[in-house]
Amino acid sequence: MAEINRRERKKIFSQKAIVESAVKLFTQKGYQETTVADIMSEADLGIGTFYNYFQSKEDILKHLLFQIIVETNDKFEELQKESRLAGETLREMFLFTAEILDSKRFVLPLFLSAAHKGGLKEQGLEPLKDMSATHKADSMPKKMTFKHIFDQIIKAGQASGEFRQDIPAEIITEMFHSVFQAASFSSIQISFLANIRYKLILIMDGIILKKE
Amino acid sequence: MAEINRRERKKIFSQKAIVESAVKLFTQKGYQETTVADIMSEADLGIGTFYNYFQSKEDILKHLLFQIIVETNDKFEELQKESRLAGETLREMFLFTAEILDSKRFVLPLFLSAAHKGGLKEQGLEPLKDMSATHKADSMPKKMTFKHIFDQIIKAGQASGEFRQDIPAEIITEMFHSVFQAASFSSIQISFLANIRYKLILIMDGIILKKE
Amino acid sequence: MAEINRRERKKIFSQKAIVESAVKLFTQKGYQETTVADIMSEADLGIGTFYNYFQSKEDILKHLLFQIIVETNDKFEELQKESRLAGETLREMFLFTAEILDSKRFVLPLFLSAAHKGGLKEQGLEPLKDMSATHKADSMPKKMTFKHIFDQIIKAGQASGEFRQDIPAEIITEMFHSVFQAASFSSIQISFLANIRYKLILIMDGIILKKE
Amino acid sequence: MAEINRRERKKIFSQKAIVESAVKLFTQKGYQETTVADIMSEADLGIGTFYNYFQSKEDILKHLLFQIIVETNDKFEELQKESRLAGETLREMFLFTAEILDSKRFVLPLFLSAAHKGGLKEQGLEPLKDMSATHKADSMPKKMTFKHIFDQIIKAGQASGEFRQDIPAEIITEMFHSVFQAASFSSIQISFLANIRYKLILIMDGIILKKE
DNA sequence: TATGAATGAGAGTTCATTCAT
DNA sequence: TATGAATGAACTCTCATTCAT
Repeated sequence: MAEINRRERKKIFSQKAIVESAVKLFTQKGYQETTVADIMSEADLGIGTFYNYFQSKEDILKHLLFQIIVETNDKFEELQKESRLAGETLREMFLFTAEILDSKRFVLPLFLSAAHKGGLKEQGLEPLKDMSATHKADSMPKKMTFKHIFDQIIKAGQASGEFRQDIPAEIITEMFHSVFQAASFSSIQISFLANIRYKLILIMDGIILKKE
Repeated sequence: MAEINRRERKKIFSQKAIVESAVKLFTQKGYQETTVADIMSEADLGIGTFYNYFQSKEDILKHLLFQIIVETNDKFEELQKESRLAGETLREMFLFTAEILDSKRFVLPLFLSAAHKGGLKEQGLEPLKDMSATHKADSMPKKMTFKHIFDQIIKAGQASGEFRQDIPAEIITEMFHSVFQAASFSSIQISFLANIRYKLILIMDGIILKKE
Repeated sequence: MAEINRRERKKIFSQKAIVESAVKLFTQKGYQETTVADIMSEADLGIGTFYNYFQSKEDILKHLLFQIIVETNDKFEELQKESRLAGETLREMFLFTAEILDSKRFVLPLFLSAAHKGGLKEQGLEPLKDMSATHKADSMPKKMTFKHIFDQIIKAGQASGEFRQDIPAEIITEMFHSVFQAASFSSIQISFLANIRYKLILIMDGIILKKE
Repeated sequence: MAEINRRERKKIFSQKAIVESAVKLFTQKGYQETTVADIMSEADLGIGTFYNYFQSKEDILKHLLFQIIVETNDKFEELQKESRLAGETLREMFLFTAEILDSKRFVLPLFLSAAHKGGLKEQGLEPLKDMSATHKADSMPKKMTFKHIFDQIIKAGQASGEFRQDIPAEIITEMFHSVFQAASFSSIQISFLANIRYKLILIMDGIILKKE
């Protein structure tokens, strides 16, 4: 039993090492420019070991994206339990997402570019086979992407008259989306979050209807 | 003399063919996915010929970016000759840039990713070694990037009291920047320019001070 | 004692499971295409366990071949106790071998290819190190390969005037040999054994001398 | 012109070197066991060069098989122009094929094994894109495999009453087929052709009906 | 004895770049 | 200037084997 646990722990440790190395290098050099050999060298493990945990180089990317989607969905569900103004929900959700992306800045451009060339179909996203969080899988059958979540919040705001209605919700969503990306690669000498906050003000001022 | 001209013309013709093929393929398949062989096959020229005009695959990318910068600078100079409100200049400049990018959507993400990983340092941007446009090089000593141009317009607007001053000009510039990118890869079923126009409204409404 | 027996039984059980899985998969997918992991997964045992019973992947192949040789030799001894015509013995032996190969079709091509490239020298054939059947090893000091057995039968037939003598026995043996192989990979829509039987008729008609 | 010819000659030379090295090594070590690196090292060319001539490792195999099929078909057409007894045609065709295979013994087992696991569909067989023998391609629209050729001869013999009719033609064809293979890997100390000739007698005696 | 995570050599393949013509 | 065959480093991925538990 203890034996099994020890091995199991080591296994989880290895996986964590691989994921962390991948995150580090993807962030530093980008996905394309990072080789599996790089990752495993950083993780101080043999190349072959990578394939004990992930089916391919693309697979680890899917895994990373999936993790973020799960976190985002959790937050969204939580926010929806409390009833607030759409503006507040939007603000909270936006800042929460910003925090996640702050630590994994490489994912968004990857996600975009992958989506663009069809390499990473949304259906392809799957959690790790049998590891951690399996029990959660049932309670959360349908994952929503960023787009779905933000679209929903904005449409609610438009329906309630909080937000302007002359601009399609999808367009507004896309603006939020692009803000993340731009901030990820910003060369301005302020923090990612400060950057994000300024833009949040700008967009909010652009979409909230002032009652006089 | 005529001979030289003929050769000269052929030279320019080949270069043009290469550049056009590159633009076409980069736009269709992306930079990474396009091989030098692809480009030269499309241009109906031998592979080796590529290296008579460009030092490397990356070099043609620099060239393309440089071209855009030149066009943008020309437009900016022209706009500045006419005196207008900053808001108008900003709007014109933005839409002009959008049009260029509409036809060369691949450049922006490349530019960003290159900028990010230091592969294409801003200093690295140089016109073609000794070819065409050499004479122009002198008359246009300092090229401004998108960032410089938009920064300058926005700062002018802030100075004149047209634009809000509580948000750094660089941040606003970055928002415009990101709008281009997002629109490039948008999956929303409207045209690039329509997409851009909606967002322009949104940002303008967010930054223009309303006098009451 | 009982403990030892239990362990012993488990040991034998595991080995049997491994061998059976190997036979199944080799037959289905071929030797090259079957991985050690495949075999052990089919046998529902850990990968490492394989190496408690066999020294290498090639080793299990040798083992399998050895088993067949043992069975064939047993049958041959039995047939020789009864005195018959060479033609009858040949026929019986041939059909017996066919039946074994029918269930283990993968062995023959492997045997041939191994023989060809010297990977499995005839001398290399050895029973399992120390396991099962060790006691038998002594009582059966010299194993005969297919070739030896068939050669012997045919030479006997030639000596007695039953078979034609203008063709070397080895050649005839080789024909029988090749019939097995061809039938293994036949694309003709009849059963392995039916296929074999037709060819048996043909060869027999070619070698039996008709007395008039 | 001379320039073009020189380069063209060099190209053909390289291809020949690659094909010959492949034939040599496939014969010596088998297809699976021969690496692309082996071939190119033997040919004294860079690894990458291989892929200028063949699309994949499997591709060169197809090429080799195709060559043999072409030669065999040519011979068959020629033989059919002269009218003979089926037995004679069969004999000639068999010996001709034997000679080809004698020099490329590795092909048959490869062909068989490939056919078996579906890796080398018959339709997949194609000549080299634009090289040698292109003009012939038109005059020989439909290639017949060994099987088709032998089947046809044997059926003709059965129809004319020359050959026994109680054994399906396909079975007889398969016997000839297997003779090639067995002789390829024979360990008997006689030549390939001598080996083949003995077996030819045996099969012929088995299938030709004796008139009394 | 049983385990399976770890290993790394080695496979096939790609492609930016060179250079002799 | 134009060419394209030649190149080989670098990539992703496989799998027989080892070894600590």
